[in-house]
Amino acid sequence: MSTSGVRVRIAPSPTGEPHVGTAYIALFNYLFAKKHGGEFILRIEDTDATRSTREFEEKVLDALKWTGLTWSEGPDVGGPYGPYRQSDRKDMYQPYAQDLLDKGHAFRCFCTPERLEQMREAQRAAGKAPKYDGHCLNLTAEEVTSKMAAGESSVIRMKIPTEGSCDFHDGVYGDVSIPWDSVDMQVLIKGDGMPTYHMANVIDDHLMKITHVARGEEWLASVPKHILLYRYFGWQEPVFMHLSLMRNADKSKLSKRKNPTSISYYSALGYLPEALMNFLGLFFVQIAEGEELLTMEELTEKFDPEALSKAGAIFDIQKLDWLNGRWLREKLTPEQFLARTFEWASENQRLTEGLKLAQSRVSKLGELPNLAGFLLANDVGLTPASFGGLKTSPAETLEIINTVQADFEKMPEWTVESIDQELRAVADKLGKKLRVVTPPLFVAMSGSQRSLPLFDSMALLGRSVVRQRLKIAATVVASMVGAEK
RNA sequence: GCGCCCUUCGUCUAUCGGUUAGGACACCAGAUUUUCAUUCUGGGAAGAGGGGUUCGACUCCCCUAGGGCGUGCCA
Repeated sequence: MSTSGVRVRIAPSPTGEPHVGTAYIALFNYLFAKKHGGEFILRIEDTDATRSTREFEEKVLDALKWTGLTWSEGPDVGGPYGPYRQSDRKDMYQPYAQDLLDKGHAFRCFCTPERLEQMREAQRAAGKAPKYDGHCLNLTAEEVTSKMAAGESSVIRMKIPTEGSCDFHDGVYGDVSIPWDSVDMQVLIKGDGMPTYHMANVIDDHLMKITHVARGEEWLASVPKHILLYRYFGWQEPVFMHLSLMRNADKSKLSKRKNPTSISYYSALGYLPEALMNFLGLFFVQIAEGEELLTMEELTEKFDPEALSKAGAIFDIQKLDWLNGRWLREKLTPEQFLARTFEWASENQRLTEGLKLAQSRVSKLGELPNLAGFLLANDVGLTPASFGGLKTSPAETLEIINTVQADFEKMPEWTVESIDQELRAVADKLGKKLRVVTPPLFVAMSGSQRSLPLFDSMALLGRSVVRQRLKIAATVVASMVGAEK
């Protein structure tokens, strides 16, 4: 139970594979709560109805549970300030929006997306920052009523002061001053009646009595909007802490195109959650020589939110590998090691399902490791020779892999059926037979042309592992194409 | 374009006006190990550039460069 009144939250959006960046922010919040004897809660921010899915929500929950972090309130465990899923709170936001409208802090905007697009285009062309031009700012009550009566779609935007600046203190950035002039008249309620992040976030944080908001640095520029909302409502604002983002090797924001960013990728490959948390936690602690191997308790003890770097750190997989190795070797008893191994191998039924698929293809059980081992391996050892036996030329093989890779990213669902459909569509698109398209993919997934059924294997491997293997395959095949010339 | 932010070995970092600029990962070499891995020992490797301030700058200030984030009816 909370003894300090400190309440923090992690608020992921279920719009994709659970991201290690989410685990990173979650860990910070968790440690912050532990350090202060506060509560750590989970809230699902699914106000983007077009991109949020229950499938991803479930995966995010599973991934966060896997990390070992525990929350005292959330959509799965309930709590006194629920519901903890924003789509379930949709009706709660309306009165607040109306209140803002009534007090003149917000206004209805009937501008079409097309008009806004043109407006921004023009502003950009003129070298100015794109910003809402106030077109609907001074509509009379009569105009609004008649437009609404006519069935025109509208959104609610917040009003922003025209001069001065928003000054606030950030736990990481220190004193920050952002001129109101640079803040846009943010949409609060969208055309579909859902609140935007800014609206829902402020209201929920207040209603859920959140005292400290720790999130990624990409939100820093939005703080004035949030503070203004707290003021409009007459609420006490929380303490803000904006954490630097983790980066790809090229320093850009950590993205799945350049790195495996999915938490499930790391669990699938046999990283221990303790090691991942240890690795991420190292960004939040100051350690002495030889102290890098830390348990959650030790991290909590050494946790120091005052000493954070504003520079984004590159996600160094080699260091994670080293830490994971140490956890495996030094922190586990032989019994625990065995137990964890079996637990890992049976994750998502991949072994049992894989073995069933293998049954019709073996004459001896000893063939199983070669046949199904790729389901567990973290590296299938692809070399140009792996693709040598294919009927397709390296250039064709590359085209197939690249097309599949791109189209997989657009798939809303990841099931045997959807993969099946997708690959048939790719074959059509390329004007090739399905049996021409699949062999390169067999090799990319398993390192061999003799393996388990492709669609099932891909489904079992999961999106993030498939993505990574296709990426490696593309690199290998690209080198063959280059060598041919 | 505009706004904000960042910049010490390849990577993560220590230093907070006076250090041979320390450690860790990675890399290389040697030792141990039936092999390999582990472990141990050693090695190379850094203050983006230019101006100030100061007796003295990695450390404070300015400029430049490079990089990041933001600039959505996405979060």
